Amino acid sequence: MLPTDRLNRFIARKGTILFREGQPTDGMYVSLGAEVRMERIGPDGEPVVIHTVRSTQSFAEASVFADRYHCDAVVLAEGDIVRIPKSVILAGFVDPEFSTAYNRIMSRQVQAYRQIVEIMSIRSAVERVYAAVVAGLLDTSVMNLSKRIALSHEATYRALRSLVSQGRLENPSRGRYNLPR
Amino acid sequence: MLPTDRLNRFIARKGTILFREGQPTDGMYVSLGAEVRMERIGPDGEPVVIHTVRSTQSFAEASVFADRYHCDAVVLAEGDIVRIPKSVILAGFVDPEFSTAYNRIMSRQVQAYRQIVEIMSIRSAVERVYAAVVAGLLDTSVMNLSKRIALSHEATYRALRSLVSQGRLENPSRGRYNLPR
DNA sequence: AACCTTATATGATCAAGATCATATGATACC
DNA sequence: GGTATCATATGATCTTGATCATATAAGGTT
Repeated sequence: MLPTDRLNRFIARKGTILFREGQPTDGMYVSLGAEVRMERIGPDGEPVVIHTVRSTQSFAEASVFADRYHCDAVVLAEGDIVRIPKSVILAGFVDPEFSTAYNRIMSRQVQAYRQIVEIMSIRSAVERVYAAVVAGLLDTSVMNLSKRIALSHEATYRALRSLVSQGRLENPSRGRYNLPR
Repeated sequence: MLPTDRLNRFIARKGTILFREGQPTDGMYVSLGAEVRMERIGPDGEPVVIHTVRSTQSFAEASVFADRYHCDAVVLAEGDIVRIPKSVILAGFVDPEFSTAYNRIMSRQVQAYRQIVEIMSIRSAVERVYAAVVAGLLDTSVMNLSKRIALSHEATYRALRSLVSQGRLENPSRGRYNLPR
């Protein structure tokens, strides 16, 4: 659907700076394994983290509509990255099929973020973890889940244990948790 | 850009159910003043809040690509609501201009959510509130801000006070806070 | 003007989660 | 097979923010 010859795939080494704040935008990115942190320098001079990209995820989508990047992007962990020039995306919108597909992805992202925000708003650790498991966020490790819902991993383990003893979750094997039945 | 005659604007009364889980999707919505809660029935039978819509905001965008709604939408506070049939959105994608504009909105939303998630991940109340103010989230009331960043309003007020005494924020008048200079 | 409601603001208490610590199972690597 | 590393797991302590309480200011209603 997109002209693959215009996509730029490369291995991003740790420490690489993909783009800097104020720099003219060249496009958006998709991380295939790399971990990337996007940050901005706060008014006090200390860095403010905007977003941390893990696994297979796109980022800097808004750059397609902006003249300049509004933050820095630094590679934290090595991995593949694909850069998609903004002209490619913009040109893609003449194709209704591309527009639909691209919008489907964005819609799902918005939906997912709303759910995460709502889950993160739950005060109780037990209820937060339960909501997260119900939402299917425990897809990799407990460590990973705890980061995503902004709980210490200790509190997360304890909440899981509590949910198991309440009978609301099952713990078939070490590190695995699922809904009963 | 969109055929306005096919849009459905109405006043949503409190308690109205816009759609229910499992019901075939008819389209997405834009709230103009109404407050709408989207929730799903959890495995224990208690409702799980997916998202709460306030002010001028769109919701159920993903329904455009889904056969059935995956949650209920209940009106909490009266206000205007516009329903946009999915066929209108889908048809809109043949127009590159509409596709571009619509995706720009979605990109910004994703960007905004990522920042909120990152802010909500900050443990310290003082640093969380500071990051939120820097991000411009204190646009209406402190009460509102506290809800958005999942802090009790008391903790939010105290954090603001602390930031003022640290000289990191200014408090020109009751309820107003801004960065120095 | 009197009344109601909501936002701002701050104090006191307490519980919940962060932090520190330790142990073990699992996996990768040499 | 031995060692290092990381995830899982749980205990102990302590800090922080939630909760309860109260007061004032502001805006809206009758």
